[in-house]
Amino acid sequence: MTDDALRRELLDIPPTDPAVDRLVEEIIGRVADKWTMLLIEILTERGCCRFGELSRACEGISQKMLTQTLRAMERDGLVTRTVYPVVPPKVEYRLTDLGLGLSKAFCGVWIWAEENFRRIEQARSDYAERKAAEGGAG
Amino acid sequence: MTDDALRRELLDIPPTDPAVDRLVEEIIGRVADKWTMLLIEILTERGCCRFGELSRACEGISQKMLTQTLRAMERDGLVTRTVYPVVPPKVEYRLTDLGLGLSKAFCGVWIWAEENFRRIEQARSDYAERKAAEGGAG
DNA sequence: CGGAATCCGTATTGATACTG
DNA sequence: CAGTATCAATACGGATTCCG
Repeated sequence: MTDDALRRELLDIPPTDPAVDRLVEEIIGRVADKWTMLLIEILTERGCCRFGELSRACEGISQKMLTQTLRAMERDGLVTRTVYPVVPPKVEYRLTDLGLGLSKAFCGVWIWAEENFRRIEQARSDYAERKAAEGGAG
Repeated sequence: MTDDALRRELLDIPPTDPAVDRLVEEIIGRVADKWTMLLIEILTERGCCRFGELSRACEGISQKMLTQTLRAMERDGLVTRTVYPVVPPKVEYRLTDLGLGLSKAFCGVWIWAEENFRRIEQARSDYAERKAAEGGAG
């Protein structure tokens, strides 16, 4: 039995349907994204953020990508977007329950990265060294 | 206390260092990728795959992206690449312990997607409807 | 002033043909 | 079979512009 099948049995997930598989992969493709993960992390920590705050917290993101990513997240039901009709304008973003669930799921990936980044750095230098040796000798 | 701080305390993760944060984010940026996740899922299920097998299993990926993604994964120590000097050529890819750990971490995201894809579809149609209403009335 | 849409140069990605 | 080379398409990021 594959790990996947075992997991399905343990968790009582209904057997896989090809159409559902495609849909799940499409969703994975959408949320498995650097900026999405980063925004979810920030929103999880702060609870509620204005656009400018996200822009500052999500270092390196352009205004365009921030807007684009937030729109996609809103569309997928991961965040709510609340506009306050005040001057100056104020828009707040907050994770929905769905987004919070994804945040919990992502949490494991963050922990993995925090625990293993040294091993990855080591792997990278090993790889570079190996390639250099091959280039010189092979 | 933020969720993040609480998580750190519960899991005994050392306090965050800005330089480490950047590194962790860089790693997240690299592994939080559609193809990387898909390849890890496939390799977890099958244990060991040839290039062509991955190419067929990872539907929609181009040869170029497959090569590129596998190289990055090899470089980061997530997979091993074994070349058999036979004709026709045979190259096998397999997850390392590090890659298996990441697979476990990703598992939560897959389960989340499998459990919630209907809610996301619903959110998408709600969003479309809402936008259509705004366009017509607003 | 805060937030979103547009234009345009650059970097990544994808489809195809070709090689060992 | 397992890649590499090449060129077209697309996505990205920055500056600018527009809106309230």
